[in-house]
Amino acid sequence: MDELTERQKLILTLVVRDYIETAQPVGSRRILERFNLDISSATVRNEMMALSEAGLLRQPHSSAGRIPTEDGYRYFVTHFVYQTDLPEPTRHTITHQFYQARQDVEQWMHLAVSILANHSHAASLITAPHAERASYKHLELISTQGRQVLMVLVLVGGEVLQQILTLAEPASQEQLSSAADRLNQICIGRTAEEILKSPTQMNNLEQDILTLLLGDMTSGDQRASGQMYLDGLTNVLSEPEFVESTDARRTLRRFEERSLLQDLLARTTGSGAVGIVQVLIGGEGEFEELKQCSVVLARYGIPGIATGALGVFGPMRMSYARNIPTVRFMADLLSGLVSETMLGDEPR
Amino acid sequence: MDELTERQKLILTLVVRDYIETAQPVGSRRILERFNLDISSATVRNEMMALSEAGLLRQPHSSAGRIPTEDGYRYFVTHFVYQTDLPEPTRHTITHQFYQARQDVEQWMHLAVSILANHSHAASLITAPHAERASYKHLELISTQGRQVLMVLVLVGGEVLQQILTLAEPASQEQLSSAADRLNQICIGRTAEEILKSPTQMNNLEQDILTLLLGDMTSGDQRASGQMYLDGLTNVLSEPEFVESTDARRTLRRFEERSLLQDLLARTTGSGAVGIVQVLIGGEGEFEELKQCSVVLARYGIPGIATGALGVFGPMRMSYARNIPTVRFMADLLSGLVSETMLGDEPR
DNA sequence: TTTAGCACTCTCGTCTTGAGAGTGCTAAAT
DNA sequence: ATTTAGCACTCTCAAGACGAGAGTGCTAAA
Repeated sequence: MDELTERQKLILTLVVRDYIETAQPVGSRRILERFNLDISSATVRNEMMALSEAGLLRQPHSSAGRIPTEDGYRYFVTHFVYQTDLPEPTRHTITHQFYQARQDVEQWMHLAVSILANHSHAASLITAPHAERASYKHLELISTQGRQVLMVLVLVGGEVLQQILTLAEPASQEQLSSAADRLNQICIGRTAEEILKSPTQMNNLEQDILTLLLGDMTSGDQRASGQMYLDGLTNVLSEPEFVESTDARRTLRRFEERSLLQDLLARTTGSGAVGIVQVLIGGEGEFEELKQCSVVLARYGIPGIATGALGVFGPMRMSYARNIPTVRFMADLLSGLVSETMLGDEPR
Repeated sequence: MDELTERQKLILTLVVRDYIETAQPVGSRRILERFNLDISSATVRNEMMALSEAGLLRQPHSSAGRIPTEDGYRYFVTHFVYQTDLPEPTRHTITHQFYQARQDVEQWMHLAVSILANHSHAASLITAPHAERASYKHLELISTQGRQVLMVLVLVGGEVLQQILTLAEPASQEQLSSAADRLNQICIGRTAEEILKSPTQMNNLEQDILTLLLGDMTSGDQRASGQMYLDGLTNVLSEPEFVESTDARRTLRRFEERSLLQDLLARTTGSGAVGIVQVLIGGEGEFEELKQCSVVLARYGIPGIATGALGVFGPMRMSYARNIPTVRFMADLLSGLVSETMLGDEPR
């Protein structure tokens, strides 16, 4: 695969870069003009032909300029842009924006997803950090006078779970409060497994609530995503490959429904590695809906403690050179945030 | 204004109905065919001319069919569809969908906004119910070992506020816990004003936290919206008036940013009336961005206790006959939800 | 190995043209 | 006094014609 000459590599990158910017097929002449090379257009044409035969470029029709194939993008990404870093001014801008408002995780996520959308000019998505083995901190039970009870469970590290539950038989606020007190004494500081291992005498009400509570504490691992935040759908919408295309719009719909995201983010869970940026070009055969699209994904957080995922979605013709470092940088930023709030590290 | 003959009213409704369905200018002949009236096309033309002079219809160009003007839509809405109710099967479907999963407010909102989007074929938005004068229930302070502290405040009624705060000087978890205990004793069951009126002796730490806490309890009234939920952007995207139009896309962007929503929902706060459906056609002069669009809005909840807002956004050519009753019905449904959880009423 | 030259192909914008839909008006019919 | 038939007129829209332009592949010379 790596039998490309230096000049072929150069021309490949130039074609990819130009096409990413203009969305127009790139001709041999155009390249000379834009990057004023001192070779002739015929030479470029010959090299282009070689690259076409290697499957890295193709022509929309027989006498048009070249556009990259999926493999072309892949080559470009792995050989040229993957290791690049974000320029310092950009890092500074993002950091500045990011540390503007810090109130709660919710708002932080909103901010992060919006920053990511703006810098990538694509649709961005983030899942809230999810504690992997969280331990119990405090329980609050709030009666609503019927059999409906609001349960608020606070975990160490600050995650808050809420659930409305219906009791088998009505209970007064006093009963609920004493049950909560009891459970708070028994469970405090323990993980779900630890609580399970040390059986304790308790009444029906307490037992019922404990069951639900433990369910909540562990079920988070199943869905593998706290909350899903989504922004910048309209960015990708203004890309030429998305106007006027019906199936592109269907893809967008699947995105908005979050069902595609689930599958996508599941991929990042598998590898488990935090801070590694994955690039999915054209769905890679796995995702029919993403044929024309690309996704840049990463996991953030502290493995084994609390992690989340983030990513960027756009046309295959997205700016990898900008988006890969951006995703990486945001992942680092969010990892820092997690370690501050979970471990109490000082901000840098 | 009401000097329209019965036949003119009929023809107006038929034009509006047909245009809403087809997005094509409606000709005199087309109306005869579709609704087989037993009058001639010339008669229809005469009536159409009268309606054009009354400012209810207009022609895109001199020899085309008619389309409704903003006033035309307004007449149609106020005279014909405003009082209609949702057909029973639809109500049943929605109710069924709505009561499928009930876990916490968060999920309920997600479900509601998605149902609304699907039934309206438009973009839908809902704000979480916000307690208007909430009283204190429980405070939890979680140290992260630095000067950063996570504050979790639970209000009566079940609203949960989270905030990360930075202390002037470091405090241990023990200090934080005792501060929280103290504040819990002092504040429990009281509203922000009541707490303010009864000054109590307390140390610096407690005083600082109390200030922040009271700020949180009252600031909710300012922004007038708990959380904002948005869905169905892609619905309005597939409408013909939105493909290929740049300023339509800009409007959509403003929508995604939630800034337009703020202004829009502020309108519903003013009137305060719960369950009244408001229809905003073409921005009504107030909203430049909504020139081609319409919005159907309502407030839900229990006035003086807890309320939220919901609405639907789409092209001016949206199906009012479906969306107005749908918004009304969803408002009722959500009001019921609020009264269940806040007042403890049994579900219907 | 590179480059100049050339014939060839394909797209795209512009222009023309004709069909079709719809109107407004006038005069006849009810 | 309405309603309707008839008609001339206007405007859009789809289809075809056509030339400019961009880009290619190939061959032969440098």
